[in-house]
Amino acid sequence: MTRYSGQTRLLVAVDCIIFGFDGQDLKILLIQRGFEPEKNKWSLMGGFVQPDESPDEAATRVLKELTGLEGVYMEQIQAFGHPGRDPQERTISIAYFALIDIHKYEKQISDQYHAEWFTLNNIPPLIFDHTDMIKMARKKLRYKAAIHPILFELLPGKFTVPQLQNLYQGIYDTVLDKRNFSRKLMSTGLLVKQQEKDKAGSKKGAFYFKLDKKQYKKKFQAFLNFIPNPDNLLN
Amino acid sequence: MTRYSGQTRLLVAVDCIIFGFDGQDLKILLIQRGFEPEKNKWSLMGGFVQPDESPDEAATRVLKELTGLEGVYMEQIQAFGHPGRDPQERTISIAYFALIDIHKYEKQISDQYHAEWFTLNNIPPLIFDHTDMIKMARKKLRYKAAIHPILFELLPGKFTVPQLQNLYQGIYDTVLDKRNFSRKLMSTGLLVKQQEKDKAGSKKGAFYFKLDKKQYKKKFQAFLNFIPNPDNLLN
DNA sequence: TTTTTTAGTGTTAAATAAACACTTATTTTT
DNA sequence: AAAAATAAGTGTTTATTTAACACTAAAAAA
Repeated sequence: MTRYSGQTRLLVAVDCIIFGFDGQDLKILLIQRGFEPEKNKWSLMGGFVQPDESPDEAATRVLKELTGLEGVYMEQIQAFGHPGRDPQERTISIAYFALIDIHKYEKQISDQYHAEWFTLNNIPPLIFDHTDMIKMARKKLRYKAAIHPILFELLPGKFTVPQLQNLYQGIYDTVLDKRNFSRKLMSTGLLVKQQEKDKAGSKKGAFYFKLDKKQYKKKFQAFLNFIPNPDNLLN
Repeated sequence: MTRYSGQTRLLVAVDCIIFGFDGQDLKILLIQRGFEPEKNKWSLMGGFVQPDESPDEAATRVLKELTGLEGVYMEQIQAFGHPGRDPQERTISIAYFALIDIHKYEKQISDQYHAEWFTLNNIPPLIFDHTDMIKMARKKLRYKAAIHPILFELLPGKFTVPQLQNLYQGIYDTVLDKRNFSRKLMSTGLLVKQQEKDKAGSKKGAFYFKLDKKQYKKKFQAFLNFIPNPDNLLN
């Protein structure tokens, strides 16, 4: 079969915005680029889409390369394709965000990528349009998390309500009333209270909860409205 | 400057899902493909991203080519990139949806593309993964329109409340209470009542309204909740 | 003039959201 | 051993929003 004639072929890459939450702050995993151009500058983890893989598969592969993790929640954000965004060669990059349990993150033995976590208000200057990508990722995350119970993907198997509240507060850069937050949360029926307490976070200790996986799957598409007046807070 | 070595370059295309509303039904503009492969089959309007243009620009260009329209509301949906989605040659396609005022649609003189409007439950078999693209476009449109006053982009300068209600009902495949709908709509402050009536749609005639452009810009980001219980209706 | 058709409008009840402060458990300090 | 410090946990009231509901008005057609 003949190919389309007279058309230019372009490099196609994926870049991953990897979010993690340490119980206190929302963070992004960045790497120090090991090759030219812009060697040693900070950037998102990325890679080129290979002939035999879809962009989704490329993003999954790239995430695994850096973190060792599989089966992670990922979502395509959008394609970034300004000519000149990569000065070396025209490249279309498809951005993805991933939500990982930061505790499961395995520092790859080789430490080949020199990766580090950065809190959102501490992002260093990045190569190309990666800063824009992060901005879009945050926007999309806010948008989605205001409506769907997506942020549980960032938490470990067991977590406390105050931790979860911290997470929401961090993402929306706001302060929530803990009584209303807790009530709304419990009313979703997504959480199962554990006997055990987390004693690290406070003197009194806070009860652990686990996600009810079944309910989670069932209610994932429901409009949950965790965030009061989201229109003030989005963007 | 050297190029990235050892990587495969791919074709990158854009495809446009062009929505229009005739006052009764939501429709999509499709073309009969004029070249191989799949010549004469129905498809979305698309084109390859050129070396000097961004995907957004390519989509804008492609839309203009087909409809003659500029300054149209467009939004990127996502990139589709399964290897094999185009059997002729590996192509990554970035899908966009556009909302146009169907009355402004100018049949291009050449009629080079053999375009036709199809109602959503009447879409013919399409080439490649274009059916999936339309599915995603509808999903994204439903999602966005449940929250933002985006559907005005589909309407002409003046329109009636019953027309608008038809539009919402069509998109969400549901029936709305006209008292509640009308009240909610008016409370947005987005509409300006005209003296004139549309006499075409009914015996009594319905008053025309126009969009208050200033308010529209201001409130575009607000969470409006036009649709009761959106969680039942999305997807 | 009667019938038909669709536009237009108000009220009430139920559900949800928002605002608000004290008690409890535990550790640390004195 | 008692007191102080810290963060967790919990209930009520009011305001706002949403949902359900049915009749009148205008114009054309019969």
